[in-house]
Amino acid sequence: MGDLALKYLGKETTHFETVAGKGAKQITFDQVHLDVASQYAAEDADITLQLHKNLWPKLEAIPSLKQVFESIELPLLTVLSRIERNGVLLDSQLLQTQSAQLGERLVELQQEAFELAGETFNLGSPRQLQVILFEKLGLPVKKKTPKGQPSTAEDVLQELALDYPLPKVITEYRGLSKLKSTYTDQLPKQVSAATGRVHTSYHQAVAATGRLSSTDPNLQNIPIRTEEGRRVRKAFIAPAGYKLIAADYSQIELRIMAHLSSDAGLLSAFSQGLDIHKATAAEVFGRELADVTADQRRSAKAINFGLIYGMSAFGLARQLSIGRGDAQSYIDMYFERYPGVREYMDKTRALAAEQGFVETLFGRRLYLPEINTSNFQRRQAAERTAINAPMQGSAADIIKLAMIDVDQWLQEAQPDAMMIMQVHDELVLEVRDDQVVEVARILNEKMAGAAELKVPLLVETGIGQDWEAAH
DNA sequence: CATGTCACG
DNA sequence: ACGTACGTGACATGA
Repeated sequence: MGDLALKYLGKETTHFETVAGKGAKQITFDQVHLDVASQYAAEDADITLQLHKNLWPKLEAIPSLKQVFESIELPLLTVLSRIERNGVLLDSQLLQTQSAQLGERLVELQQEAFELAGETFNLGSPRQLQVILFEKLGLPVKKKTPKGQPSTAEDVLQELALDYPLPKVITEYRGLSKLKSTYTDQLPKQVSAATGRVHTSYHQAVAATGRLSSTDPNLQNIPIRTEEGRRVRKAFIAPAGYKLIAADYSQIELRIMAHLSSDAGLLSAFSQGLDIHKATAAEVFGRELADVTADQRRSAKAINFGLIYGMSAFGLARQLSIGRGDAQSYIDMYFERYPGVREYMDKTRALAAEQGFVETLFGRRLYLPEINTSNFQRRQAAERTAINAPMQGSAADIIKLAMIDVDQWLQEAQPDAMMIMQVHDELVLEVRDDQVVEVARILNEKMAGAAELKVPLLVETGIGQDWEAAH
């Protein structure tokens, strides 16, 4: 509100810190003296009304944005509020056990690292690690940080691990240390004393593409990619007599790309229900579907992700550890086989340059002030955003519509079932045992039916006692 | 508070 | 010739 007041009303407003202090000495609002508190609260109401009078005409003047606001964001607000209030049940005991196990393993790894380094140091300090790796041990510098220091990031350590023992130990230490500090140690502390559950906050106006974000705690980045990480998910549980249902959109952004580009090959692949990465590999590498190798599929998957991100040959080359020329020929072959996609990409860049913004399927806009800048690097970044935002943002629109529909149905027909999480392309519900089958069926149906695309929207639904099992 | 790193889709 | 894939949030360190 303060930022908006300055921008649109030219008014400085009282900051919360001014009335409550900040840091450790900050008091809660109920301790603020009544006359100060009432002035502050009244200013909030006053400025909010002034902002409304200023902003509403601006929004209303653009019918598609008014539509997004009224048919998506506003109805979503009560849904999010309910999800936040519902919270999710955590097996704190399990996380505590995992913390202890991780702690033991971390001590072992630290000892190994000290022996390989020939001295003790703080493994959590990139600065100290730089000194050990690149000065004391003289390992080659593969990459620099933005500030010009030798990087010790994951991909660098992975490369160094081929020739030296210490980087592998560091990598394992980092991974486990992250799990312990961010998840197994922290999550139990976030359990509400009042409800015994964890209540996140979802934000509707943070991500530029229209996605939600989640804070305090962030429940949208719970580990899943490694075995140790997946153990954390087992701590997200349903109470006795209940189950968790997890429903994911399958390849939603690529399906949206097929829809927006109307590319014949892509539409056909999705309509036939093909494994899309395999189908892409068959086209790009000129093989029959049955003859596609695992490595070809992996490359095709990287190409598909790259397309969504507005890739360059350089980026794809790095992702696949291949030469830039080879990456370029993969891309050339892709566009030869899927010409509709190339046309769509070109058209999107041109439209972004002409309008200064791009839109999602439902007319949500993302403005790109740097799309016509003469700075090559910034302009290219804006072009990648122009490519990515309609796909990421349309997916966000679709799941939001699904959430509104699912919530309305739950309120009317299944008052004992609760939506408890959203993770960009996934919804998680907590449902009584005897209602699980029915709710899973309708949930799947409503998510799949949230938008009419030129390809089917496939939803994969799982049921389990915990979040990991539901996947 | 900036920085580097790493968790997710 | 530029330097590189999109969008987030949280943690530990160290100044």
